[in-house]
Amino acid sequence: MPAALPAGRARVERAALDLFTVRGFEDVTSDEVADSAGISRRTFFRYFPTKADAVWGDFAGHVSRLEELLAAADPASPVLTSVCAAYVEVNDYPEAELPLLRERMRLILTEPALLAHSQLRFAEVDRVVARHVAARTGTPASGLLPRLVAASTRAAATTAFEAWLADGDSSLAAHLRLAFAEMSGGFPSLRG
Amino acid sequence: MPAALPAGRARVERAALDLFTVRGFEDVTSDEVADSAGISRRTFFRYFPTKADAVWGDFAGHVSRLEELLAAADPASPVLTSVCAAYVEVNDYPEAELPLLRERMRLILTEPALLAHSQLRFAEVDRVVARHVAARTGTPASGLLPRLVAASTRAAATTAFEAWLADGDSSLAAHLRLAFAEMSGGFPSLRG
DNA sequence: TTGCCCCTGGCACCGGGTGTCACTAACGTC
DNA sequence: GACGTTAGTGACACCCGGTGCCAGGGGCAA
Repeated sequence: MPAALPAGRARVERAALDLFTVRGFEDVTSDEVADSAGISRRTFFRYFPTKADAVWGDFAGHVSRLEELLAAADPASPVLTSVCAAYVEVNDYPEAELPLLRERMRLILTEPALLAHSQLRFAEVDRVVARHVAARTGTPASGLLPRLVAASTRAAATTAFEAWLADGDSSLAAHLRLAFAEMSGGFPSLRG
Repeated sequence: MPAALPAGRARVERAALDLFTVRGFEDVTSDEVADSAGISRRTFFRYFPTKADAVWGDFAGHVSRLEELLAAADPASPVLTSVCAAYVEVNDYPEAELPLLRERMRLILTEPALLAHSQLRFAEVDRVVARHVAARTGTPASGLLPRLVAASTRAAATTAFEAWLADGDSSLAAHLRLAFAEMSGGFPSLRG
């Protein structure tokens, strides 16, 4: 059989993203994604542990970069500031990748099954952030404060992403900064 | 057939909770839960749209009560304060129900499949909170601020629940108040 | 060529979830 | 008391996501 171009993970991701975007995540079977990518269903599930994971690209690398940014953060600046800055920096994508990012995030945040699954992937981020805060404050990572900072900043970041998807004009960084500023400042614009 | 006591939804919930607690959510099949509750698998899925939903009890009622509390909140006090107060009040369970609540929440927050599913149920809460904030600020509920308040307070509440589960000593209300105070005050204890 | 290893596909299986149908108990009506 | 209606239940068949297992096949070293 003529092998129809070397498949490769990236090829499968594109096929999945396209199909999910056009017809919705639930209404596309893993069989269809596999067919469309020219591989078998069995092989699809060797590339990705889950149908949902086909949407996330190199998220593990994303988390790793965040971890490095945190490790390299200036110990003099406040922890919360470091975390927010790292979030902004790790999400500073080159212009060319923005359409792809939009596609991914739109799926993740609007398709119920993917939104549910996202909790598991985002939990990886939370653990990284919580560990950093714990290290900086000299408290256990399982304590309230590290977890709280992780959960709150992640909530702000997710909300910023939603706003960015709905907006289209302003940059992602602008939305992130605004969300972080509101939250870490105790929601100043609510004291009206 | 002798019908073995009128089954009823509550009976099934107990059976599910017990089995999941003892053997883990993933390692118990819906068949086993149904058998243990004296009903058929098909009937189980008429009580609950999902295996995961068997853990949540009357969560819809919980959300409704939160909504009512928000609607009845003093318009003079700051929005954020109202939201946090409503969260605390809606989670003011009578002593006798605390063991059950612990069981539920421990499962939801530690079992990966249930944690993922929780995103969908908690999103109902977010919508209620966001609508309230939107109404109070005269902005659209899809704007950044209402969503941000909803996501942040929910993150704080979830973290408080985790701490409460791990702690065992202090009351749930105490954990909630602490988490809300930290977050809405801009994490004062990080400015050390 | 031989042997090895890795990638792949096929197959059978499990478990969650759903549509459909048949049965039965409960109820009101004539 | 016979009747039709309705709601709840269970059995069955089916779809789909995910996995274990085994059989091929291509590349590569000896």
